[in-house]
Amino acid sequence: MSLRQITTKANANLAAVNYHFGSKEALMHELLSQRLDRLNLERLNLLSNCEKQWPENMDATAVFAMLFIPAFRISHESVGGKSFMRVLGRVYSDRSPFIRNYLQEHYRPIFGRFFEAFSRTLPDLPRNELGLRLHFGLKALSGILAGEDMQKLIDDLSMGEAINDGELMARLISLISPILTAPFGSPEQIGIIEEVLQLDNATAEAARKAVTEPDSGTHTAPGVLEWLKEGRLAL
Amino acid sequence: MSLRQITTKANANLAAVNYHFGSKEALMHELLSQRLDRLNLERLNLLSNCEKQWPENMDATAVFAMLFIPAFRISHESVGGKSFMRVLGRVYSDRSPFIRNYLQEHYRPIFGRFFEAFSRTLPDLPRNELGLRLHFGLKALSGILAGEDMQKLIDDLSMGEAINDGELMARLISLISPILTAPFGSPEQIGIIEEVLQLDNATAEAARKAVTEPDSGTHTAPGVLEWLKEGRLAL
DNA sequence: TTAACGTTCACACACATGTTTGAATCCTGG
DNA sequence: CCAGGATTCAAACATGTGTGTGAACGTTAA
Repeated sequence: MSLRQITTKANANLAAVNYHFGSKEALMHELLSQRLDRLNLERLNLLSNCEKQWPENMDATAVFAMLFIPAFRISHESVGGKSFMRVLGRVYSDRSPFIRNYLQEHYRPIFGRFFEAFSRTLPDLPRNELGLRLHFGLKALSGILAGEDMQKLIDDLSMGEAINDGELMARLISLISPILTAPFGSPEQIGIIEEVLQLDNATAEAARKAVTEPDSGTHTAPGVLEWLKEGRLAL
Repeated sequence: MSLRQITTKANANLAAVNYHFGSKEALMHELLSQRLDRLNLERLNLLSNCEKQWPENMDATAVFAMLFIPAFRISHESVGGKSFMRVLGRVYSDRSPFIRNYLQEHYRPIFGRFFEAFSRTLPDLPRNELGLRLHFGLKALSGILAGEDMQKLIDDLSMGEAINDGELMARLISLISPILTAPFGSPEQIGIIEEVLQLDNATAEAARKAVTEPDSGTHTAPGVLEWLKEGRLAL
């Protein structure tokens, strides 16, 4: 979107942007910082307070909630709240180095703090495994946040029923938290594999172990490797 | 990236693009169709064959494998395989209506077929719930695919160990399939919630039900709603 | 050989972008 | 009231974009 489009929409003069902000990039910096700094500060405060009050009993869903709650609050601000969330989604998936660097700089500290928080709630998950899963989950989150039709997303999440903000957020968390917490295969999958492939006892035991002990060695989706070995699927 | 950059890099003349393809967009259409049509055709064939041979015994990880295997094959083609996957990642997260429409048109049929396949492997999951989860999962997938450093991603997925393609794909599937298959909360979470919040029996039972019966009513992350009610978190 | 056609190439066109300029206007402190 | 700085505004500038043009070139079939 060009400055001409923006200034026309805003009934402002084109040159005013460069006069007051210096450049288009500086304008965007200002636009983002105005709300993002507040957002991340609230996130850090919320996390610190919760860690102080209930240091022992946090799970991953709660940490996600501490990421989302300040965002919900800002999205409900009367002036520009909703549109800012749209901007944020747009920004999260932008490729320009200018935006990339800005986000990285402004998110590095909060990312570190929340990474540690997640790590504490999932002590058995290796840290690089956690990093990978977080990367995955947050990409998914920003992906749907960047979706053009936010209202449709909310409708999908509410599944047709009336839904309040708490439930909406819980739905969102229920979608994203399995990425962190799920073991590497479900018991049902193992059952199917055993039945279909008539696994020998040792193999079945290994698969079951991968399900029940998510921190044991390299984790792969059960089933797929077996199917490859059996020749049902081929690379 | 401008046509001038492209043609310079390719040692081709600028006007040749418009002469041979008609426009920049037509050039990109050609570039994408050349490999994408083949990719999706292989996917459909693979799915059809597997459905015919083992109609009863497919799980979601297997269906994901049928999406990934043809992509792996193409990414291993000697000329431009790897770079095409980079292009694909770039394209998946592009916002221009031209790219959007192209992808939507070229993916509609295969998306429908695979949606039905997933739906058969998860018969208890409501179809709109499945649509939401698929949307979420595929966004995550395209998000990491679009990541600039593919090699780093592979290193992360292999967790330092030597890894073959089958295991790499299985790792990828193990990351994405919980989004479809995971119930809305893990047993450990329920345990924590019960312990921390001293849930009454009815509430604990409801939470346990939400975990063990993922098709029952509206699903929300346990814990968060409780924390909200208890005032530990506030919107 | 030559006429015809497909292709290449340098150049120009029309347009959109962010930024700068310089005059006009507004506002405020003395 | 009014001088001087802050602000607004229209116009121009420099640059980069996709596309069009017409001449030059190469190949091929009569």
